[in-house]
Amino acid sequence: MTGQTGPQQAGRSGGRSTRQRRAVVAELDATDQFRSAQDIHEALRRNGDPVGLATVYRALQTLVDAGEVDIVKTDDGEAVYRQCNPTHHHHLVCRNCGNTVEVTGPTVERWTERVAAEHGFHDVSHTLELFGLCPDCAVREEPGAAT
Amino acid sequence: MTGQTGPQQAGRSGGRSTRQRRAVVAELDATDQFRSAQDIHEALRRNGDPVGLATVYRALQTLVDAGEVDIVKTDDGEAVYRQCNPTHHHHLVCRNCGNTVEVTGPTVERWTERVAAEHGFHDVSHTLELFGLCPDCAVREEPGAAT
DNA sequence: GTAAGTGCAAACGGTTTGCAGCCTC
DNA sequence: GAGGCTGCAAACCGTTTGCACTTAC
Repeated sequence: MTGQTGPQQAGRSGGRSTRQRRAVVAELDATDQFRSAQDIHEALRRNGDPVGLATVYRALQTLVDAGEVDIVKTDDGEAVYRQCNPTHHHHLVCRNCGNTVEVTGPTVERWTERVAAEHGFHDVSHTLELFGLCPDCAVREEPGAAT
Repeated sequence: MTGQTGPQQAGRSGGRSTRQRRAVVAELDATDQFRSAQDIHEALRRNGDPVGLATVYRALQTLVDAGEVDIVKTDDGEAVYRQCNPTHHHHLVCRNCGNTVEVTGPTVERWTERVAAEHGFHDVSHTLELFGLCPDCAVREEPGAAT
């Protein structure tokens, strides 16, 4: 052991506690925003903590699998990751600057359950994401806007 | 069948009225289900109405652009298309057999609008898809299920 | 010491694009 | 006749995988 953080918390992170794994977790921990694997990969390299792209993907996958990280597919087909929040919620994402607001929707949750039940569907999950222009970006778009 | 609907409705389909374009539209018209571009491409070839894959993608894109076709990205990152229904609605999709049920959610619509407004977001759109096991597939999965 | 983790690069799968020829208007 | 449309195949882009090496435990 070299003195890092200590190798005791390994069990929960869905795999061995390696420098790379920790780097990825740390990167996710550092922000509330959704990050793409490539984004994280680049940030890590810049941080002087280079980790292979494939390794980033594998670590992310492991974390998602372990339920520690949330994954959402953007409209571009890109996967973005974020430290998991224990409470189920959805996201209001600015399609211009990417700023994200967490929103919880008991209303929606109940609705989906009801609808699923009405149609006899079981084990139903749902994806719900809101995309729009945040206050800042909205004012910047307004002026020249038409239609 | 060569005397389909007639070549008069060209203007609305977002481009020139070619055999290929019509074939794609006809294929979409033939079903209520979501189809992938590749699926349509193959079906067309089997139908004796071969259309290039790229052409299928371009036609689909044009149709989506014209608001005649609905596009949804699956969890696999594949895009699936479907003739557009004038009324806004969401989908309850069986993750096993792909069977799709249309669901409308005034409740959800209102909720998204309210949430967006609360956060000052403008021009908000939302994606909401429900995935589960339809009644048929549910019974088939139940028996041996564990974990 | 052993098996999991890592890195590289090639493979992959869906989608897009360049370009020469065809066809609709 | 002109310009959009088509087809092929190669390019793309994000993601996954094979394999030999490294490293945590």
